Amino acid sequence: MSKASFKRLPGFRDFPPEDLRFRNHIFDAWRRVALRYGFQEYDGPPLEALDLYVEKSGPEIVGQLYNFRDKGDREITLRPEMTPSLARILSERSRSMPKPIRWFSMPQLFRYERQQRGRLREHFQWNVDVVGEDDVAADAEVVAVAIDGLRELGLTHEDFRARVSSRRLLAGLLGALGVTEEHLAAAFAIVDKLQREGDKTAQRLRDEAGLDSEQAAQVLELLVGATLDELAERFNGHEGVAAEVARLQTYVGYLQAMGLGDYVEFDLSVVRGLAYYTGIVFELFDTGGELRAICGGGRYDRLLELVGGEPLPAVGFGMGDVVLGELLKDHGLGPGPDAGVDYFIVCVDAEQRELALAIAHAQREQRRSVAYALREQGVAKQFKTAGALGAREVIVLGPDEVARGNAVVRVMASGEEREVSLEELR
RNA sequence: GUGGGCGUAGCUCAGUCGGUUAGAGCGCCGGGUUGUGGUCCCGGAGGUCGCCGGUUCGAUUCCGGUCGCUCACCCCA
Repeated sequence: MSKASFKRLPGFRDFPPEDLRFRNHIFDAWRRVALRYGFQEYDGPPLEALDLYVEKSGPEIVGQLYNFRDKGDREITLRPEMTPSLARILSERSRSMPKPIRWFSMPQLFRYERQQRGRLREHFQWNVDVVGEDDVAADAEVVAVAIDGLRELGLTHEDFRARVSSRRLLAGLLGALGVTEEHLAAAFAIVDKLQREGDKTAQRLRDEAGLDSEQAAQVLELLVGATLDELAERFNGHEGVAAEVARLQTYVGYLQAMGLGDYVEFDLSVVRGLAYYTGIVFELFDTGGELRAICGGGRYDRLLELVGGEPLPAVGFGMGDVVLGELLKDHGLGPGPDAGVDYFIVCVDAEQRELALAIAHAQREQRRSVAYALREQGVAKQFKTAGALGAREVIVLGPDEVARGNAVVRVMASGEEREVSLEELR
């Protein structure tokens, strides 16, 4: 093992066949669901200009980029997320496109970070976005896609939920409870950490967000317990808050109408780290609480304009294959057994080789999968190989039956054999 | 970037209280005579015990460093 002078880079994965099958199982489900919702697939380059991320995604992302200077003296980076690329691509062509734009992608993304559970330096992320529609139905549509992506893979509301909130609502509530404009960003960051450091939240709200003890207690109370109905009642005089509460109620109502109500929970502490979110945000998480978020997304109405495009409202999500893969494995959900080849051709001795090749190719022309030993081997050995390849049937070419113009066909599962005319096989 | 744990065959691991030929299971390869697999039986290949250095008569075993893996923190897709 020490001789392995060429090792995989840390945080990167190889995909030998069994792993690639698992990955494709996920990809296939993602693609089926997106197409089912009428989304079109797109892609972009894995390298982008560093500037695309520096001010658009928030400064926190930049320290973790896989970036370098190329031979043309350009500052570039492996893409850490897809949304800025989407915004860039659309900035060049959205004006001539019918709205709303419904696009999805499954890019490989990169970040320079130390790896840990559920987090590598590379992953594949399903991105689904609706651009050019500010109606809350677009928000509901997008989260429904995410939920159905997981359902398609066999997960149910026993296994995961969507936690939904709204940045606009949170900003309104914090404002109403005494957080000033200048403290808003700090307050967001504190709320974002509620799950992990709930005991410190009140203290931090006082120290870093300029609240007194009573205000901090009120904020905390809302964060942990408030339902949408309670907020609607308590803040019905606050036009900003009331409007956004109503919007969320409509959103939840739409998801209930789709039959996905069981999957949705209102949770004001969901903020999302990325700076560009503006409205409703959501996360999908496992009910066991074992893993980090499976998926995150939300509304980002300013991003396209920031990247220099047409000012268009947008909403979307990203779902990575790493955390999801762990969840699926924990639940024993996977692609099922490999299909194997249709036929394996056994030659009893070397005289049948050319006949075997003729039959093999004729069958392949008919879209059947066929394999055979690439060198002369005993019949027992050839059958072992056929078994290992999962062959459905074995075609045995021996001198006796070939002399009669036939071949023996053995059904591997049952062991049943019959003689078939060579003419039928080619 | 910080801290903890780990590092023995392809994989999962045992073992050596420091001593001279390092083991198991699975996997892989081969065989079980004359044309039939999955089970079974037999055999074989494969490890400088992660790497470098130190202590020692002697280290895979102790110590240090380093690299890698892993978990957590930071942060977050």
